[in-house]
Amino acid sequence: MRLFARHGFAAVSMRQIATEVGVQAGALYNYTPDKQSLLFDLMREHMDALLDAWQQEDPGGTDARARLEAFTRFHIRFNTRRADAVFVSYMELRNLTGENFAAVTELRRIYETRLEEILRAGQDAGVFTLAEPRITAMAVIALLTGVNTWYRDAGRLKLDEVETLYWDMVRRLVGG
Amino acid sequence: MRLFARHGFAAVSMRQIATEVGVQAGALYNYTPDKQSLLFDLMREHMDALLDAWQQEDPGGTDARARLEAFTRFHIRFNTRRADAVFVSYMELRNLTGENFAAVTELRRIYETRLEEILRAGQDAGVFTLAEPRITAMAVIALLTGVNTWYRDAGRLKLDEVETLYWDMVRRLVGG
DNA sequence: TGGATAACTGAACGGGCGTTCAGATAAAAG
DNA sequence: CTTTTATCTGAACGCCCGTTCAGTTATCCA
Repeated sequence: MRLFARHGFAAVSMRQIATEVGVQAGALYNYTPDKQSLLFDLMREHMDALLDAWQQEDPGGTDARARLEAFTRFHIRFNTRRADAVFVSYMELRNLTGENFAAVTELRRIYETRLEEILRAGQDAGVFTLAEPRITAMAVIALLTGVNTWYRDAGRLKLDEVETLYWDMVRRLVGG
Repeated sequence: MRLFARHGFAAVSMRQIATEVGVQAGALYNYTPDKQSLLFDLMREHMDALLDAWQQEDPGGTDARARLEAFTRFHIRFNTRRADAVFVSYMELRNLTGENFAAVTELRRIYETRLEEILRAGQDAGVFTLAEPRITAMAVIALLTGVNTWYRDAGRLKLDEVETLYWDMVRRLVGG
């Protein structure tokens, strides 16, 4: 994943990957049928981990504001700790074959829907004001994922502080 | 640019590019010293065009709200019409050599600063409420660029409507 | 300990890569 | 029309690619 994130899928050879893990290229084929499957497995595992982790952290219940705050903090925390996987899962979609692409895209759609449902619930409860729940969901995800472009562990702001800043923005964005 | 966006820089060969424009691979070297320079030139031209276009559209003046709305609408319009260039300019940064990377990154920084200055002006004028102008600028840009992931010309919403939806979100985001 | 199974090596395969360049061709200039 | 200049072709260079596989080495189980 690190190699793919750093150089791009097409630019990384099976020989480089093999060197990284201390074997010859041929040995990799005991673990993956081909290079494309290796990429797909990495991406699917990342998306599965994302969905599972959110299922663990979602407080559920009827307090849409609390759930949205939890989502905001969760997304930032999860994605900054797996920057390589996030980058690859977004950028190398084009290197997947038709059905592999569809599978990963579907998992992404499900994740977006998790957020969308929180927004709809909040809207129904009268705590959020928003015109288009689906679009707002994608807007919020784009906003939050953007943290990855600048956040560094050694930077001025602790992750906690970043989460709070972004929660402020998200809260206002949804009219809550 | 289309080929790079669709398949990735490393996955596109000089022979493919040559075929696309109707010559043999060798002829390309009358126009670029090497493949890397070709990528760099495309990216730098895109960033230059972005900065120039905003300079044309920036209403200037002291009305920070009007300038921010203009920025929001401009960014969405410009980026959706050049989706390939936006994608490549973000994603293929890693394929640039040190100094080429620095040059493109600097142009991006300048663009972010244009927005940051609008936010600071609005903050000083008391029309915006935000804790971190720089971070808010990057958050807004990430939010707006996210339109590219889902917007299609043939979709349900006209670009005008999308601009209005996002301007609503941005306005609330900055406490305006 | 011995036999089976899993893991790995090292070489090979056909093929595509970026780039170069002598020679052919087209366009421009005088 | 002739000469000069700009473009382009087509072949070649050395190199690296993903993948396969016979043979070797390590691990596991009875």
